[in-house]
Amino acid sequence: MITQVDFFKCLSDQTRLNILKLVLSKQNICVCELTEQLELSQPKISRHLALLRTHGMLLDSRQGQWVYYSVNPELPIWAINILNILAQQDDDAMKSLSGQLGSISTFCE
Amino acid sequence: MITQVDFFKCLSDQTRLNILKLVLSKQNICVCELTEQLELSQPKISRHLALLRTHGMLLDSRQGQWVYYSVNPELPIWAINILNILAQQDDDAMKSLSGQLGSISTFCE
DNA sequence: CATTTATATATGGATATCCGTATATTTGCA
DNA sequence: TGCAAATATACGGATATCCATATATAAATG
Repeated sequence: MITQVDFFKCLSDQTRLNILKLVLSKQNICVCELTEQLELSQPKISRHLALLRTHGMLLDSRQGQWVYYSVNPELPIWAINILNILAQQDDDAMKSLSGQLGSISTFCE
Repeated sequence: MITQVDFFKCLSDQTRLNILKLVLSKQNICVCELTEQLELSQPKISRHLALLRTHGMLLDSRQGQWVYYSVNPELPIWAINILNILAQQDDDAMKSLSGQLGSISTFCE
């Protein structure tokens, strides 16, 4: 069982936070898609994925040449709840952004 | 406004996590009480308090010789929500512990 | 003003974290 | 088998973090 301190250490790096948010939004995502979306080097992504995996945050499953990552559903409830807040927060940011763009385009008509 | 990464960095140290939980449970608490409860050196507590203060996590207010700390109510909602999960989680742990002790003492009668 | 109590900060060293680069491993396929 | 694509790991250096100790500051009090 991951400790709270280790859990927060996993979240306290921008790359890992971005990885987690992408995994949360896509449920299941392969390494190559993460490197593309985040525009980071493959070793950098892999190194952070390894850390998240060894701490029990993510599960990996190989399918042919690809390795897919997903959130470990056996994380403690408080951890799942915190991850959900992050996912939700990101959703809200998206909506707020598209809302702004919408009002701008309305304004320009 | 604190970034998510900086917020999680604040939480990713056992001493700061313990400080935050005490502040959450007592609403308002002075430095000397923190050093007593956590049994840590005064400079160590002060250093971590300074970090939490400069990141906007805690507010301080001096009353005579004492300085009291409290959670900054202007933290973003996602941050407040996460802190509440931590406070709640700690409450649950307390209840669960006293529950166990209760059953043990019943068993011993 | 001198002293005591509460709190904050500075300094230097030990350890941890992060990164780029190079290399290893695994799979699919000719 | 040999090669290419996807992924993982090893290595060395730069930077960040944490701590103990010493010292500074602020308020209360005699």
